[in-house]
Amino acid sequence: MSDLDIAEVAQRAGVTAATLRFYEEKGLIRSIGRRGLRRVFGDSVLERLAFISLGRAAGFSLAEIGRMFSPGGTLDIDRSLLAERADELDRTIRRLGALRDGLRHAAACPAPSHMECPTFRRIVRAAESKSLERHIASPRNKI
Amino acid sequence: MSDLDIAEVAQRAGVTAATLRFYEEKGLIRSIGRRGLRRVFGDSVLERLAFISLGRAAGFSLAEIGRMFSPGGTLDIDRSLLAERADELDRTIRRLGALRDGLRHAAACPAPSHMECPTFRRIVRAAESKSLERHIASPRNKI
DNA sequence: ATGCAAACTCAAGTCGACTTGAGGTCAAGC
DNA sequence: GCTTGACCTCAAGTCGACTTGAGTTTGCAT
Repeated sequence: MSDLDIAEVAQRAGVTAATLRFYEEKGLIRSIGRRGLRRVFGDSVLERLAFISLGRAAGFSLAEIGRMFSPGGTLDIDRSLLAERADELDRTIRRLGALRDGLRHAAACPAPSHMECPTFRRIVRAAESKSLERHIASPRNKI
Repeated sequence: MSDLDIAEVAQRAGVTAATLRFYEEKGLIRSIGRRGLRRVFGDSVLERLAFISLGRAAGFSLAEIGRMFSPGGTLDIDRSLLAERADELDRTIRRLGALRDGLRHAAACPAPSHMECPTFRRIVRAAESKSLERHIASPRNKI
């Protein structure tokens, strides 16, 4: 198991040293020791950081990701949570797909102003109706 | 053209009155006048708000959306910007699709710990893209 | 042995998009 | 005419995820 200093971890994981300290403080990663006052990391931290990055991309907050590690430090994600997040992602994907089509249409549309294009207005209106739905749903939950 | 008071606009657009004042201050919407000191809105503000919501969902910031309106107030989006954003969205969609599949696999995977599953590890390693950030499924950004 | 880039700690700042609070005004119903 | 509640303004607070700054310490190359 090779020892890594913070700069090397930072460089290989694509984050700054400050971010690593921040993550450690939050309990997301751990250093295996110190050399003087300097942190020493094991290379498994890289996999862990990759996982954190993936989790963030999937829409989990750092707090949620933190909860995915059991006290021992091994990964232990609730499978139903994963399935739930996959479904959520799926809905997001579909919405973004419609949006992309709308943008593409608007980009090619010959109407002098976008609001004069019936297709564009339809897309805008469709977004509007969905926003009503969301307002009924739970208000507070961020990434 | 019916006159709307702030409460009605808020209710119909699914935002709070405070948000409407905030948007007005930022130049994203305008009231057509005042009745006493109270704002009066024309109903076209609803379409504009729907557009703003759509834009947010597509990953635009309020500042970017603001720039899409010409000084006169009409919508005037740079078409190449739209096409560019559509392409960006497309890349995001593909990446999120892979992520969703990964999550789905992990949810069904029989390995005792996810890190012991080769498929999961492959997904984790594959996650390196940075441009994903913009369209992450932040419920705040959702339509 | 010495110089210094790189670490360290802890506090505070930043950014976006709002929300909340304090204190004041006013149109409408009783 | 009076109360009340919806509005108003302006300032400050919040939230997440970092970043930045200030002041201090030290491992390592020369």
